[in-house]
Amino acid sequence: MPRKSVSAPAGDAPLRQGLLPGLLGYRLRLAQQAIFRDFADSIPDLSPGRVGVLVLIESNPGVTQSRLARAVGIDRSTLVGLLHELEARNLVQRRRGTDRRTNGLWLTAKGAALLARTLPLIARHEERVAAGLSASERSRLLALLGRLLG
Amino acid sequence: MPRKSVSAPAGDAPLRQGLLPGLLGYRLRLAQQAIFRDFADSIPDLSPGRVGVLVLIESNPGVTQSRLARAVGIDRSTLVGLLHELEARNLVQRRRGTDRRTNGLWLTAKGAALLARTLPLIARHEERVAAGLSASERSRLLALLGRLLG
DNA sequence: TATTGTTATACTCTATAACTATA
DNA sequence: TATAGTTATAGAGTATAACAATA
Repeated sequence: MPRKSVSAPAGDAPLRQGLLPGLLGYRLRLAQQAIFRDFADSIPDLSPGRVGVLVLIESNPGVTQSRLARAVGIDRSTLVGLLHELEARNLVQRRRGTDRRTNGLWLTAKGAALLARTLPLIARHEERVAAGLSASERSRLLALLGRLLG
Repeated sequence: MPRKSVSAPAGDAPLRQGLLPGLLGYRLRLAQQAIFRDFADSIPDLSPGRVGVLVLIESNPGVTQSRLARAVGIDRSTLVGLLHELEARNLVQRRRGTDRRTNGLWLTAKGAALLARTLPLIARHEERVAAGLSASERSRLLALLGRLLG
């Protein structure tokens, strides 16, 4: 009878995880990696961050860059390059605001169309992500996530 | 009485979030950003990814690089640079395996000591992250996260 | 032939500091 | 003085492709 190994399990056994499975940050990171991969594999042309920006512009036409940056949790300088790209792809338009330091942001017709085409793909992606959960488990997870680090 | 605006809310109102709050990936990303910031602010010298690597080596002494890379969900080429750094800091040691293509990985005394010193900081970080949740809500969240994307 | 570790390279996402134009 | 947008720059973290050593 083989004695119990003190070091690494054999090549096909899973690794011992130590305390990692009990850490929220670790579980969150693994889940997010898997979700991002599924997103990238199933949604062409737009990253998760870009979808967030387009959705917020659609829901808040004329929003300024600084407010949008705060809403998505990135620095305003980081948003500049992202908007350059979205404007170069003719998905978003910047218009000088009445406070002439600001730019208001609007979706172009092409941007709105791309977003509309993408939403069903996101819905299917979301179904795959939550495939193992019941509807009530899924809402419970959403609610719990919203209460982290108050 | 002010009529309801059709475009962006005023400068201090929160943005309308559209469908974003209902997307698991979006909520996960926001939660993880906040958690990473708290981690970086409260745990010196080690990033979340490095802690994961050190914990897995501690729990699986002699593990090979390829198996460790699979366990933490990164490419084995990505792990090489991380291990170069940890070895240069004298936290980890590589030893040629009996299968001479492989390196077995061990914590050095210094690596084990750093990890031991860091664990209480991680525990306090974890308490802050879950401060808004009861113990049973926290375990429920961990369990639900483990069931995403099969 | 297949696998392990490695290198070279590049890409994405992010922030900080300093600039300009406006307020 | 303060804020909005911008630029230059840098730093994480990551992957792909190709290679030598070994199985």
